[in-house]
Amino acid sequence: MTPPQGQDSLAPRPRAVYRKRHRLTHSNEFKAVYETKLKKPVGPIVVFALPNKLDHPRLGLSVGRRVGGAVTRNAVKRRLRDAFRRIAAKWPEKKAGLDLVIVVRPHETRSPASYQSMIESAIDRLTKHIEKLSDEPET
RNA sequence: CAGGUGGUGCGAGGCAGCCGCGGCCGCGACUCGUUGCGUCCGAGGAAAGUCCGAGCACGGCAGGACACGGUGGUGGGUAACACCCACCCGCCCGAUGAUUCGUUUCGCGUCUCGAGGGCGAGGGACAGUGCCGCAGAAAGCAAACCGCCGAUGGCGAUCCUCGGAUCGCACAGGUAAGGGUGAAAGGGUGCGGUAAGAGCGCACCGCCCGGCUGGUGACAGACGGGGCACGGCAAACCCCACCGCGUGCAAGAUCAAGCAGCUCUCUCCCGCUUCGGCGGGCUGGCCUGUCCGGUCAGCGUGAGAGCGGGUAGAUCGCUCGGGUUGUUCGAGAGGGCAACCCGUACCGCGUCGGCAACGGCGCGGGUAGAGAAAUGGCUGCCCAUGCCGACCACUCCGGUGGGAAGCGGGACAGAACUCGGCUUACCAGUGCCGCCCGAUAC
RNA sequence: CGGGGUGUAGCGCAGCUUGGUAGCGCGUCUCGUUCGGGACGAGAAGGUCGGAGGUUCAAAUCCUCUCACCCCGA
Repeated sequence: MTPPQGQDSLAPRPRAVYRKRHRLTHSNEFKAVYETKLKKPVGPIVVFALPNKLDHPRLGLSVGRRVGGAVTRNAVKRRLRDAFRRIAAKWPEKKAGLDLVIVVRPHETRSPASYQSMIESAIDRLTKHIEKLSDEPET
């Protein structure tokens, strides 16, 4: 019973937003993602993933000091968040959410579009991997 | 107008559109802490390094002394400072052209048709200790290696009027001028003086002492006296004066899952049972010095209640303060909202005091607050600038000036409790003001 | 965010306290030994002491600034 017409009429499909509920905010959440040991390196980034029970994905970022100064690190994080925001907007309703942690290695800052394609390919491959894992025990 | 110089401001270049982010407030929704909409606000001069000084918080603390750390010319500014201003002193560079800026060769050009500029953690070395490598004879107390002298004394020779004279030696002794070593060798230069020399004497300079004058003072000036003794290092220990409790917002305050602990209640190990109990085992305490015996307490599981401390986590600290009126909630204390007013850090302007730093007064403006951590992304146009340059103009045919489209492209850098300084990075670029010099016009 | 430490030869470290000569091990090079290699023996080269400035006659050492790296505290 979703809220009244308000939401439907104003936003037929979820807007491309990135709020607090889309973030990983505690170290135990980060730890859980790391400990599944499901990771895919794509270029200068490494994506860790863990299925969550929500209807949307969540994102955590780890950008070490080796990447650059505060300005550079913030720029990288902003671009990655922007890419993630666009991916989350296209997230299929039926699909289960994923907790992602993206670790950034030192590199020249790229454009948001290239970050987006990197993350998408990582998610694609991780999803297939997860499906394979969940099928195996049953069959 | 051009150049130079000092100060100051802006600075993710500007505008628009779309998609977004953090916060306050309002309105609304529901699964009641998340969402939707709207107004407004949203990085810097260094936010950086964390090198000083404060506020603030917790802990400590009668007072004093010691220890430890810091500061160090004088006066002023300041809440305070190691900061700032003015002055004093010392040193260095500079008409053989400094200082500033530019640069490709560091040459040169520029300010410059020219004259000042820079640096200094700068108390005390007769309070004491220590160090001064190598070299050098000698490194802190005066001494003497090569030297110089040998007046005086000594020895020898010659002469002799037997008193002595002359010459030689360098034994005693005198000396520190010259050489040499060194960062530094016990005032410097000159003249006199002497056996040779020496502040031994004198002149000037330096040094020390004394009072005088000027100055708030550091200090300066002239005067008189003293022949001069007193080397350097205190960013070596140290002495003197002054200052300083320790730790830092991850400080700290409030609430508080879970786990563990403690208390209480019930359940409760094995065997028998008439369900009241009885017996048994183990551990510990007491009756005992020991044994036997007696007595008391506990044992293992689960459930519930309570307690204090307190982890995860949350909230506050945290981002101007206060008042009046109205309204509303409330029994009240008090709270919410709206309007208005006052004040505040800070900024600008004016004015007064001051050489200045700065301070007083008046007017106007005026406050980002996250928490795995907000100010961004894309597109288009414009602008500064670099490259390439179709083409145009001039031409002494060597070139010079302009320039469409295209490509590149806009410094250093991100608040994390808050201020005052310092340092470092960039100071890409520009705007404004003062001053200096020059040219032209009036 | 706060606190602390380390930069010295190609590598790992002494020397800094109390200032004057930069040293040790491994490695490198040359020679010897061996049929050859290793091991062994002899000898040699190699250091702007992270950078800049200051104090001092003299700085790896003392002082100030700065750069890089590492560790600790939640």
